[in-house]
Amino acid sequence: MRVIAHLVYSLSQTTAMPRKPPTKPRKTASQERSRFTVDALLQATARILVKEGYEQASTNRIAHAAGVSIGSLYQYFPNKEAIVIAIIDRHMQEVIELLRESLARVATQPLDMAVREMVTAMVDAHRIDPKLHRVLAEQTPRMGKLDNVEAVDREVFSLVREFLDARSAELRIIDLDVATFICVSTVEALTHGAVIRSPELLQDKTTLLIDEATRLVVQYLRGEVTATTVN
Amino acid sequence: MRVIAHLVYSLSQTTAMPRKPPTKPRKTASQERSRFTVDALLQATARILVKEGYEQASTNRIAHAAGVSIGSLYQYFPNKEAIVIAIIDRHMQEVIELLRESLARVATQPLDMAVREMVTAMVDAHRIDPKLHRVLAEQTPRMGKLDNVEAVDREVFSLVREFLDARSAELRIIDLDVATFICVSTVEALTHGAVIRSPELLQDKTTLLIDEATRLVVQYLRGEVTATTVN
Amino acid sequence: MRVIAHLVYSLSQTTAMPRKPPTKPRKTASQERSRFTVDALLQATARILVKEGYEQASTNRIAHAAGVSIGSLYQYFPNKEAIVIAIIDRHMQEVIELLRESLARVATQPLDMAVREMVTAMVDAHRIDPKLHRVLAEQTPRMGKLDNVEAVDREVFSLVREFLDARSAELRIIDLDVATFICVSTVEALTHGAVIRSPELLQDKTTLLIDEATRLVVQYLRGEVTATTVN
Amino acid sequence: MRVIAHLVYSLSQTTAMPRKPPTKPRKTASQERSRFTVDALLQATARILVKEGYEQASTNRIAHAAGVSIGSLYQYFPNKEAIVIAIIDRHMQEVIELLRESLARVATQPLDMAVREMVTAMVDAHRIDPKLHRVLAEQTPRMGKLDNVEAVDREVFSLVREFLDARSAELRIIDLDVATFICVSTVEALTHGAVIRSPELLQDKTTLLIDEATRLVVQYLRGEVTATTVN
DNA sequence: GATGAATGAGGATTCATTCAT
DNA sequence: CATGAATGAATCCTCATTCAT
Repeated sequence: MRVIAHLVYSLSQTTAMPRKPPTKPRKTASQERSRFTVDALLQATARILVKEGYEQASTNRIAHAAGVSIGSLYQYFPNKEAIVIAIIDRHMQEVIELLRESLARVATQPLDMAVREMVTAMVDAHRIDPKLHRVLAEQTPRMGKLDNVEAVDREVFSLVREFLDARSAELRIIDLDVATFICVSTVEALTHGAVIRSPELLQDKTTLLIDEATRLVVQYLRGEVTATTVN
Repeated sequence: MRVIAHLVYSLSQTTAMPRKPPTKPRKTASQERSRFTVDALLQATARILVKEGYEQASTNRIAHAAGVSIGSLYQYFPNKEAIVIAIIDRHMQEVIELLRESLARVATQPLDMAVREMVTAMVDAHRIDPKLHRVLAEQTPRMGKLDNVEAVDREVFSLVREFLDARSAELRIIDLDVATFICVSTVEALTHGAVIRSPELLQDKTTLLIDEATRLVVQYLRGEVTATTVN
Repeated sequence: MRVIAHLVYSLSQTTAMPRKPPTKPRKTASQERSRFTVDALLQATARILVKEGYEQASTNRIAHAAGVSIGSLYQYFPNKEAIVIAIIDRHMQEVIELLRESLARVATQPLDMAVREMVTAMVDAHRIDPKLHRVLAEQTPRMGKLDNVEAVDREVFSLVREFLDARSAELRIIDLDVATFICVSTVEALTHGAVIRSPELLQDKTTLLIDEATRLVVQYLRGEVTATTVN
Repeated sequence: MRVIAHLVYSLSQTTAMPRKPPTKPRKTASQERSRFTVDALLQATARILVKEGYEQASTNRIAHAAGVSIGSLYQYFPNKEAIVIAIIDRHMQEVIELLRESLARVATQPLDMAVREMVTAMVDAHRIDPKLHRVLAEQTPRMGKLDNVEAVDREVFSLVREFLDARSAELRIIDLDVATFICVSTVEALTHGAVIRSPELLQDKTTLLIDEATRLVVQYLRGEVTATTVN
């Protein structure tokens, strides 16, 4: 559900961006030591990103914080961007896992219960590491097409789309693509917004937020009565 | 309506940010020539931002593109950030103008008409200069608290909040702050999202988008029938 | 008495310095307004020099502080250095005045009284505006040959030299040039040093300082008894 | 013996100075290559300082003259000032070494021999690299408190002070602090002045200068006969 | 593989000075 | 004469990246 990308979609096509160098990690870090080094680098990067912001995260600083030489950093990542992308990927992995489970769990439940569950899952997803999430969300739009991010977005979209499809009987809706877009965007905006201006909403009023978001979506999808009034 | 800021709110408090130098324009360009120079700089910046992205917008490049010496740039802006802020401010000015008018026009209309009008205004606001809008939206979170942006956000919030207040009789809602937050976030997310992945949605299906967004909000606010089902 | 220059003497010959542009004020500021403008500029410069240091004293800042346009500044001074030189000259004028009087007053007095008087004059000279004095003293060596400063130095030298000449009967000394050099350097060093690390010495122990400096010089000049022991 | 600082003492407290960035070398150049680079930088700096003056010593110029990239310069020095400070430190090291030896050698000798020895040491100290010495002396006051310089000054002061203490029986003096101040200042001024206006005094008349300076100090310290006359 | 010294293009910014109005 | 907008060479410094050891 947009989860992170938010703004990223057609970005790289529109904004002219110079040739991007490759961004896949160089080696698969199969060996013991390698894996350790890569982990240290990723953790250090995340730490700096969260505590000091993107501007402070220079490759030298990262290598130093990871207790690794700058040379080693470039052994495993072709350039700076690749590190951040690796972190984004990692974060997205956790997020998508969480959402998949939720969607699966919900397949057979009644609409309102199902929506509520999904909204809750979104909130949880944003709670995994809110600070990191924010920094990444800020950075994401600036790094061109991110396959992984788009993939997650697409997967979320089609999971929800399938879900709605299976229940089209219950729904007032005609254009399922638009409906999916609206649901996903809406829930993402609310949960993301909530994370951004922590703690008030996410801590105290979480339940209220979930209630309202659920009502918003469910009523929109059913849309019985008031349907005549609108338009 | 978040309009641009999206992520910006409590950002600067959480992420450790070193002392910010001042970002107010240096002179207010009273004379003829000055005004011209400043305009050239702002236009050049916008142009570069849109066509090449933020990273490419170095002060030297901007000055050059504006046909102005680098010295002149610094005569009017204390640092690079100040230029971008000036552009954001300018853009926000246009946006808020548009929204204010719309909100005023709508005060006496029935709820659904009013909401539709506001949604339309939001879409128009995002259409003023979509490409610039996107670049600015990407940059905004990274520049600390922007008084102007926050001011606009706050104004939008309270305008909507007042609007809802005046019609609380028609609404199912209890917590008007939460309702306002949800309406604003939602509409912003949809229109922003639509702008971002132009042209499909904003060109062809604009009406559909507006219809659906309006329905989403109106049903949420009224919330009669299905209210019992949800929760 | 070195007064300010201290280090400046053969400087410009040894250290290669690029061509110096002229440094005389451009016009004699005969008219009413001119004089006023020049004064404002000099005062502003002195003020900034004292309160903010040399680095902060940019021409624009000076003009602004003087309430004068930058253009006007260049109407009266051909370049930045000329302003500082003007200030040095002005300061030197006050200093040399003071010293001349003192030397004149002293011509007929007995050696020890005379020396004491001269030392006192030196202390007074350094007290005219100690803070400005220090900044100027720091800057002086970096500005090439300063005619005025050298002139003052030379005048002090010859005044003292004459003084000693007139009393050579009383003195043990052979090489009067060396003796003059030693007296002038010594007294200058002590008073200058005292000014630099005000207030302790110049405020509280002024008398002590004067006593000791006087004794130092007088004994050196007379040099009766111990003469045999030394060498 | 002030050696270099001359004006530096309470400087930074009085003149308003903005926050100073750190000036300690960044790495301690452990490896072979590093050491070489640092040396090249220091030598190049000294060379430029001597031949072209401080203003010409830009970091780029220094790096270029050292046959090193500008990046390497900043690998070892956090900013321009740090390089100059490193050179000052290095110079001070040589100076203090020389003075320490001399003072040690002299402990048991008769006063006049001892003073002469110390004066000679001072002259030698100023002869180590007179041109560099002068440039550094000019620059020193403008760089805020320099720990190393102050340390040397303080050490010289206390060495002399101890020396006088040990011989207080021979001396007329009461306040040893003042006496130390006077001796150090005086000898420093004479030797420094001599260096500044090389060659005449330091080359030809060195012996004469030493003789006279010695006499000046010794008579001041003993001060028997004429004591009654003065004051 | 690991290290870290070296690189240098490029960026932000300043400031003395000029000159059209 | 005064103004202040404009200039741009020059400065300090950063940081992603390479490569010899």
